[in-house]
Amino acid sequence: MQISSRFTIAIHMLTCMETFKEEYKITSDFLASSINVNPVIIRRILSQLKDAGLIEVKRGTGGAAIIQPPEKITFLDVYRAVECIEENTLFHFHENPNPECPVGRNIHNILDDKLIRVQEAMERELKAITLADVMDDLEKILRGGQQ
Amino acid sequence: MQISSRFTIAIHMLTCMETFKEEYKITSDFLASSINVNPVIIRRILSQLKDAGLIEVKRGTGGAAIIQPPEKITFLDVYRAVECIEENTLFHFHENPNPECPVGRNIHNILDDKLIRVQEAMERELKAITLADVMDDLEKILRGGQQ
DNA sequence: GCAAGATGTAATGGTTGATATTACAATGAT
DNA sequence: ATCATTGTAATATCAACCATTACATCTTGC
Repeated sequence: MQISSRFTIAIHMLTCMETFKEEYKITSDFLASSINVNPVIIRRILSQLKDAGLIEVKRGTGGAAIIQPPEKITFLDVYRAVECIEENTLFHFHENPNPECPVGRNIHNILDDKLIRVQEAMERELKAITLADVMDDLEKILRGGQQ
Repeated sequence: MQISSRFTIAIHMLTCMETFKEEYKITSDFLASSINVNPVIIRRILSQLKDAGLIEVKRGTGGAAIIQPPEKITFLDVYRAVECIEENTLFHFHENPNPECPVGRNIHNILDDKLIRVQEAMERELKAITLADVMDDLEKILRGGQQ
């Protein structure tokens, strides 16, 4: 199973918010047209990013904006905001190993710390990448006139 | 989304194969009863582990056995054997960003290398854990008489 | 006030992948 | 030949993702 596209959509959204904050009002329709998904999907992710304290969204008048410096918004923040993983565990464990088998009754204990190590390695790397890194790359491309 | 339980099931299977290789014939029914899932699920995973060159399975007479030393079977080997991730990418990207938007037409390029870094961090850790580590822990527990 | 433009959210449906289960042909040892 | 077993197809259930429609709610501007 893959990590859902909500994550890359959320990064895309934040990048748009930062890029166009001076030029446009950032509505869910605006974001939806850059990302090419339904505006309701966008609004749900906006809610999750808001709940995580990364952005604010104005009701009535409309418009979303980032309320953290881009250097402080890590991929891990975004991942945790939108990926509703059960009890925060990356790996799905088979539920009912046989307690009458020496392997069955111990496998969970034995694997738990190892799987957590793997998950932490992944989260450490997610934490090392920020929205500012994305903005830097984007500006390089745009200034370079490549695209 | 979580990584499917096929992975932990596969580790459980290999651990059983190694643990009981002298005492029992390792059939899909035998494994299914330790793991508590349907034998057909087990057989499909046996096939995947066989295709990956980690085990052999005897037809007719029945019985599965590991054909690599446990120190050489890494969690990454098992992960790759059973997790049929599309094009080997952990993250699912939204497919059709708007090419007329400066962000939309560049986001894929910008994110690709960053997401690969995350995936590689995870795979590096998976590679550092072997079936021998699991066996060591299991033997410690069983010899210690704790369980 | 109230119209206009947004957001928040519920309800519904299609699609995909995971897992369970039944069934049965093919295999190989005895 | 029998029998236990594997390999695999077919089918069903279930959960999660994503799309979409609909509408109540909110704010601003007139």
